[in-house]
Amino acid sequence: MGERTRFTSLENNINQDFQDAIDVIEQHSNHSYYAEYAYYETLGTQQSSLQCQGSCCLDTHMSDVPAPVYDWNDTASWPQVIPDVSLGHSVATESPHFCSILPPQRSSKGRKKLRLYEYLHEALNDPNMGDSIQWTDSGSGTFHFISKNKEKLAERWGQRKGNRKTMTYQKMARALRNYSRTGEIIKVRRKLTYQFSPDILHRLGSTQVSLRLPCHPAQEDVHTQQQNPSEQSYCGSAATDWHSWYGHYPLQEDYDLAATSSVMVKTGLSALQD
DNA sequence: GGGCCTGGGAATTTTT
DNA sequence: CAAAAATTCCCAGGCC
Repeated sequence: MGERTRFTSLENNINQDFQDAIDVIEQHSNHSYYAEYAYYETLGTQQSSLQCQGSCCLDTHMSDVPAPVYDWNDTASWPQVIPDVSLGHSVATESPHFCSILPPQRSSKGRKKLRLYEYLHEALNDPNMGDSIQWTDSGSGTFHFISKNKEKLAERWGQRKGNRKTMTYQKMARALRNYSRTGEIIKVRRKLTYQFSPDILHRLGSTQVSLRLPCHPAQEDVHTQQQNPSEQSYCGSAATDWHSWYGHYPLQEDYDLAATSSVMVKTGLSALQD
């Protein structure tokens, strides 16, 4: 225990130092976002997406670099310090020691920990994770786990969080269910399928949404265009079923609306508080 | 019947 | 240190 405690405080000290450095940087720049990204870039967490994030994240495509675009202002703050999953190996070459020293989730000075939905969103945009989790319909924010590898994803989530015990899909799904109370993620009436609230989707970076659905905000499109090329065997084989479950779920849109509005109310409130 | 999902209360841990 | 929030544990129910 003593060792663990000592290690933790060491982590905090290091973070503290970095945070102080960031603060200084931010004072010299109007672009606090950029400063943060510069910081993370230094850590070797992201590919060369820096310039994109800093200046033109809204109109850049997600072609090769699926770097998640977070709203650092509010929810997310700790990006992917551990690049094991989302990034190749090349990343850590610059400064691998940072990766090993820095905690996966420790925060300091008002930085929130990586949240599950942030991680999932990140995974969804990571081609390497395609065997574990995929967009069912990125436009509406629905996604599903791949039954075969869902435990692997959960495990990685647990590792990322630095949990003592290994995370399981069951536990992760429980956490996911809790999101439905707040409307951040709702369960969709289909095996292993969940849906981000539009608000969260937007916050996490709506690149995909705006790209995929440039001019079809109407929910009806979901019903007619569910066949997403990224869907694999599971959904492909159940294409008709997919249709029918939407049919059997007449409240889907109400559900969405309810979830959305509750989130919007909360968002508005927190915005006011800010 | 058994495995896989899902739901939710309770407990625990982390953050504020 | 306490309250609140987030996460994890655990068990029960449903479905295929």
